[in-house]
Amino acid sequence: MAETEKIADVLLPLRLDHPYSYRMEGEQSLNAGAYVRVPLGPREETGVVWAVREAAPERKLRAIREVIGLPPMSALQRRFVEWVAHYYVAEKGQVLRMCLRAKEAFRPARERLAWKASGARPARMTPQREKVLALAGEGPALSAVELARLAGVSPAVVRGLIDAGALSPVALPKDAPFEPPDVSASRGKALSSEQEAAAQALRAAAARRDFSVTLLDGVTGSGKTEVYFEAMAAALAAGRQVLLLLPEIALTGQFIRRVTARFGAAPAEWHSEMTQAARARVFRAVADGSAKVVVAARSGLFLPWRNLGLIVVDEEHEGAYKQEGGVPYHGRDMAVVLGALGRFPVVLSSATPSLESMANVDRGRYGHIMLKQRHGAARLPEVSLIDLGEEPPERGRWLSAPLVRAVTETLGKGEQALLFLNRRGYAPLTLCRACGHRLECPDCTAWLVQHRFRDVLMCHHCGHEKPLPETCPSCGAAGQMAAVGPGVERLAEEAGERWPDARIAVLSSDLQKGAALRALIEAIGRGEYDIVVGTQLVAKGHHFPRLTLAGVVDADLALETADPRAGERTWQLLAQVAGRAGRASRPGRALIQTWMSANPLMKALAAGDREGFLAHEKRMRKAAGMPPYGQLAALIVSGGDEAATLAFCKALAARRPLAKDILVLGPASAPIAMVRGRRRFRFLVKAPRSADMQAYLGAWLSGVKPPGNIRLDVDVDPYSFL
DNA sequence: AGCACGCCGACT
DNA sequence: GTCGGCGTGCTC
Repeated sequence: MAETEKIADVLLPLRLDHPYSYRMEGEQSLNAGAYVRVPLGPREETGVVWAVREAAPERKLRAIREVIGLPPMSALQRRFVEWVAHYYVAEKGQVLRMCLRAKEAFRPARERLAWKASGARPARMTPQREKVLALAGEGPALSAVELARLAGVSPAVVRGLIDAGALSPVALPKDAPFEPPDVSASRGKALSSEQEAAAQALRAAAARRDFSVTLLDGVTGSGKTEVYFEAMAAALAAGRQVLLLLPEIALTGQFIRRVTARFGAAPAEWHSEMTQAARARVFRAVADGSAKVVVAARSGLFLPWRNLGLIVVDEEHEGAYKQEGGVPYHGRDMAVVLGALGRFPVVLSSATPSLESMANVDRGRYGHIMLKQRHGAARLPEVSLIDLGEEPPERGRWLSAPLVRAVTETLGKGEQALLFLNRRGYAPLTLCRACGHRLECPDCTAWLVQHRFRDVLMCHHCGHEKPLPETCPSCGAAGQMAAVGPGVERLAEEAGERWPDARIAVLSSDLQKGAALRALIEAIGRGEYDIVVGTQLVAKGHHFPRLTLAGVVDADLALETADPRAGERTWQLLAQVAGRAGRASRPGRALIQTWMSANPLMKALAAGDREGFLAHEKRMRKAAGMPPYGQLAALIVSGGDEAATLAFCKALAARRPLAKDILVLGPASAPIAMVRGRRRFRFLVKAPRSADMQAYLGAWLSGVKPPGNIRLDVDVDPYSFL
């Protein structure tokens, strides 16, 4: 009889699709889901046990080093990992990696020590030691680092006092716990009857404890947030955890305060700017179920939920939910998948719902709740078009006469104006007036964007930077380099010239980040600026009560791409920007500069005809078989050597399986033909909704290994068409 | 993802 | 002659 041994198949957070097998030592009792440390080559990795089995040893297996003392990964989360990997044609290990982002959580929580004066006086006394002992004698115990910092002395002084026995240790709790939320209805704001009816429907869905998706669809300022807060309260009252997804968590101080006010306790936050220690704290609290409300970026879907009972996806139409790079998953879509697997409701909220969600409403798969009234006295802004053909700005200027007049009027009333231009930097192009030479990125097919505030030329695709040359690098002419076209910085310059007394804020992701950005947004909210010049950052749900005019400087920008969603994106962006105006009691208006005032999209926008726009867009997409009425996947092939890359593309094209209703377009040169010195080609796979895209891609790509440094990236449901 | 091993430029 | 650049490949 063959000897058998206990084997654990462990999935590792690497580009591997299958678990590796490890030997379980006799005393190890562990089940699927356990987090373990295993040897891997010369190092150690954290992985998750995917299966446990008993078998004859096929070869000499290495042993599991350690079982980590955390609640095991749930069967739900493991199924979710497999589902995401299958759908996006990615390795399971890559998806698992997204579940293990809180490195520190897998180490035993570090003992944190604080220090109190012990009463013992050190043999030798110094002024520095006096200060530290005074601090340590009063108030709460502080860590050695904090003591040193507050006393204004070096940590060595504290160390010396500890060694001398003048300070005694106090153990601090390993993780500060999250306050439980207060779900009583009385904490919520008074709801209008329309809001109350919507809240009732969502509460009912939350109480059913079954999968459902509801699209909460209401104009900006209609109070969607208060409505879904009530759904959250219902899920929390039933003892379950709630995940609130936001597209851009890092700049939401205002929003977190609203959540805190409603539930009487700060929610746990989860996003990429957090420190490892903060991540570990949230990870552990989500895993043990003590964190009840988590406000998160899309990656919050991969937290180790113990008892998740509701996901709310705010601003569900936002493109930022689509991850680019790594496993390119869509946060909104995967929220729906997690709800379906875990049998709980999902709420999608937006003022400008995605066509994907609207199509699911039409199919009867999603519920649809509309909020039509703006809250309180606020009215929707009046939107009008400015035809740039009829009202051209002066040479070297970008604001037309009607927009200038409107800004002047707004400032005269002591109100705020927004000038929106979705383009960072000073000018998108710099060229030589003498010879026409354009400054391009050496490694990408792209112009170098001039940034004046930071005084550099910059490639927005690879980050390449260099100083602005005095002389033309091509013909040597001096002082002939000219900035062409506007970016927000140049627009701010024009605004400064036109309104010299106005306080102007420039809001752009490359100028401020994190805390500085949040501070600026709040200062704008308090009315400390008169004119806000901003990129799409400003469109994202901030509340600026004094803002009554939204001016869109170039509405046509987003339409000029090959993206099948360009029209929809433009609609959403412009509607969101327009919605910034007049959110409090003062009426707002939006002025939209365009060269295409006859375009159906622009006309619908001016007429406030959302249904007309959606109907038009749906017809176009249906006719073209584009999402959401068809499926798309993109294959991006890139390599350092153009000929070799193209040869690989040809070989790939030759081996694609024939399927009657699946169309493969390409290989074509990608719109940005070169990025970081790598030549890029792309295939587009187009299939009807009924087709099995994953099976097709699997049949095509299984066993394909790109040679040399060529890379093949698969993007299912692409949102970027660069 | 690490961290090795493996082939071509500037140095003691 | 070697040191070391990082490009490719493996890890149960």
